[in-house]
Amino acid sequence: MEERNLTIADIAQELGVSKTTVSRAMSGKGRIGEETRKRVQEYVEAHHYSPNVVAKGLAQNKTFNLGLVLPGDYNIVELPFFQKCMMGISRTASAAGYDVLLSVVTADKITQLERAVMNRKIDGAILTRTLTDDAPMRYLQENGVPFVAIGSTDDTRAVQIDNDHRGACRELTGKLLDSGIQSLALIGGREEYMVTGNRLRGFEDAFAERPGWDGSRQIFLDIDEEREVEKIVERLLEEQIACIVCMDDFLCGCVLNVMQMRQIEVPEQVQVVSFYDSSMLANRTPAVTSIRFDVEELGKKACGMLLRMLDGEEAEGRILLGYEVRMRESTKI
Amino acid sequence: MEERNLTIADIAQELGVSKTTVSRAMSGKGRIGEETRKRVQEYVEAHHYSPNVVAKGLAQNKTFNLGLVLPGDYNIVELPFFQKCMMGISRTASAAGYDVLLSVVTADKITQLERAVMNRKIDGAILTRTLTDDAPMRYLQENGVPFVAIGSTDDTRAVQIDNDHRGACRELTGKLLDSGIQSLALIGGREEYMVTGNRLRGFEDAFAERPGWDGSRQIFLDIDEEREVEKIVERLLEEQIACIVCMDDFLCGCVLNVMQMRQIEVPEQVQVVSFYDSSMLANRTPAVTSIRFDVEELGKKACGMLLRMLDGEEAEGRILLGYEVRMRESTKI
DNA sequence: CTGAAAGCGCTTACAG
DNA sequence: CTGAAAGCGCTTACAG
Repeated sequence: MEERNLTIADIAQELGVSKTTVSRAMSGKGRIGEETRKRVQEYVEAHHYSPNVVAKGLAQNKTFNLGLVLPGDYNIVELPFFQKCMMGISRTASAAGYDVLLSVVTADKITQLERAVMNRKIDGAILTRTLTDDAPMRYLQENGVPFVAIGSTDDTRAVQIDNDHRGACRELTGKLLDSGIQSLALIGGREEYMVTGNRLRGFEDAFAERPGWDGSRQIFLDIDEEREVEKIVERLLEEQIACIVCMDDFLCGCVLNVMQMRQIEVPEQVQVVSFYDSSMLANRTPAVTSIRFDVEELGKKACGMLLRMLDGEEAEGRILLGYEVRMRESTKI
Repeated sequence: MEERNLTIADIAQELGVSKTTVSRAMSGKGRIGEETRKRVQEYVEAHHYSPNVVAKGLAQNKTFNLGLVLPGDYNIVELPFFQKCMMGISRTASAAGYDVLLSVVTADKITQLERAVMNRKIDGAILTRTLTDDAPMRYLQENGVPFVAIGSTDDTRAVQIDNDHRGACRELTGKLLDSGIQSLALIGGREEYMVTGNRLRGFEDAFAERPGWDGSRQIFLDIDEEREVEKIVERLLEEQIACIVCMDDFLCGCVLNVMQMRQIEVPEQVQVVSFYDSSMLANRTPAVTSIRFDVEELGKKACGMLLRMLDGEEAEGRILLGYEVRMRESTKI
C-alpha cells in the first residue's frame, strides 16, 4: 500500500513526458493532446496516484481546507445544533474536494482561529453562530479571510445565512395569542447571542400585530442555569400563568422538569412551547409544540456559499431559510 | 493587517543574514550565535511574523494536522459523547501546535478519511469509537498511518484508550443484585459497536460472581429504535420486572418515556439504571442512577498519546480509564 | 557560528 | 501540443 509516495516526477519519467504535461493532464488546464492525456490518466488510475495536495496548495497558495468555527462554551457545546451543522458542512465540503479544519473558540479566546489563519491552514471559514459583539468575525474581516456566518449580524458586509427565527417566533406566538391565551411568559437565553434578539423580536411582533390583545406578558432574558429557570417557573405557577414560551430546548427541558416535579399537567394547567426543536426534547412526554429548522441544510447551504466565494463568485448578503411550526400535545391549540 | 505575506526570505534580506540563519533562529535547531538569534527573534516579534506551516510541512513531510474520525450515522451523531471528545482533542492538539481535521465516516463509507490520508493532510488520526469489524481502523493500518482508537479492540497492535466499561457495568449490576433485586432486564444497542459487548460482559460478570443469585434475567440487544424499546418495556411491565438496565442514555430516555406515559412510578414500581450518563438525561426526574465517565479527559489523553507517537515514542497498547457510579433516585439502593 | 544550494511536490508563465 | 525553468516558503545536509 505504499503508492503514497508516487510523485508527478515519477510519472513523468515513467511515461517519458515532462512534469508539466502530467500536471496538465490531471488538472485539465492548458492545451494538451488527447492521446497524451489518456496515457497519463490511465497510468494514474492504474497506480492509484493521488497528488500531494499540500504541495499543490503551496504552489497555488491554497489549502483546500475550510475553517469551522465552533463555540467551546459550556452549555453550548452539547447542543445538537452544532453537530448537525457540522455534518452538513462536512458533507458538502468533502464533495467539493475540501476538508474541514476545526477551530474551537470562546467569547474571549479565539487563539485556535488565529493560529489557523496565521498558519495559512484555511482558505475560508464558517462561523456557526453570531454574537452581538463578535470577536471571531472581526478577526476574519481584519485579516481578509472569506467567511460566511451562520446566524445574523447587523454588519451588512458579512455574508450570512440564517433561519428566519424572527418570522418563526412571530408565527408561533401569534397562534398562541389567537387561541385565546391571556397570560404568557417568555424565557430566553443570553442576550449576547444574536439569535436571542431575533427570537425576542419575533415574539414582540406578534403582539404588535394584535393591538386588541389585552392579556399580560412577561419576559425573562439572560437565563442560563437550571436553578434560575426553576425559580422563575415556580413564581409563574403561583401566578397561574397560562403559557410558558421557551427560547430553546435546554430551557424548555428545565421547565418541563419543574412541571413534572410539581405534578403540573401540561397542557391542561399550563401550556408550554419551545422556539427550537432538537433531539433534546425529542421523546419526552408530552411532546412539545415548537419550531423546527433544517439545521443540516443550513450547514450545507453555508458551505456551498463559502465554496462559491472561494471560486471568485460575488457573495450575496443575507439569506433566510424557512421553518416549520410543529403543533404537539404541550399546547391546546 | 497584511503581515501575512512576510516570508523568511524577507527577514533574511532585511537583517542581512541568510534564510538558513533565520530558519535556525526560529526552530532552535543547529548552532547559532546568541546575538544573531536575538536579532531575528526581535524582528519576528516586532513584525508579527508567523511561518507558513504548509511550506514547513512540505519540507518536513508533516502537516501538523490530526485527523478526527467521527461517525456520521444517524442516532449516533447527536450523542454528546462525540462533542465532548472533540473538545478534549481539540484543546490538547491546539496546545501542541496541531490542528484537527474532521473526517466523518459511516460503517460502509470512509471516503473522507481516505481522502485525508491520500492527500497527506494528516500526520495521524484518532478514532472516536470502535466496531467489531472496523473499516477505518483497517484502512489506517494498511496505510501505515499512526492512530489511537478511543474504544477497545481485539487487535493488540492498535493503540487504544477506553473507559473501563466492563468493570463499571460489573460494579453497578453487582450493586443491583446485592440490593435484593430478583428480576432484571438489560436493553442494549448495536452489537457491532465494541462498547456494547464490553458492557454486556460486565453485566454478566456480576452474575458470575454471585452464583447463589437465583433471580431471572433477560437480555435484549441490537435495539435501535424507540418503538422497539416501547414494545419491550411494555412486555416487561406486564411481567412485573423489578429493574431495567439500559446500556445508554438514548435507550434510557425511551424507557422513562414509557414509564411516564403509563404513569409507572420510578423507582417505586420499577427501578431504572443507565450504563452511561450524559446531558441527555441530565435534568430529568427522577434522576437516573448511572455510570459517569470523564469523556473530555478521554479525548485529551487519546490526543496526548497520538502526539507522543508522532514524536517517535513507542506506544503503549491499551489504557483503561476509570468511572464513577452515581446512585440517584431511580433506584432504591 | 553561518551560508549557498538542493530539495519537498506541485503549478504556471514563457518559449518553442 | 509540449517542455525547461522558475517559483511557492520552508528545511537541512554539506561545506566552510
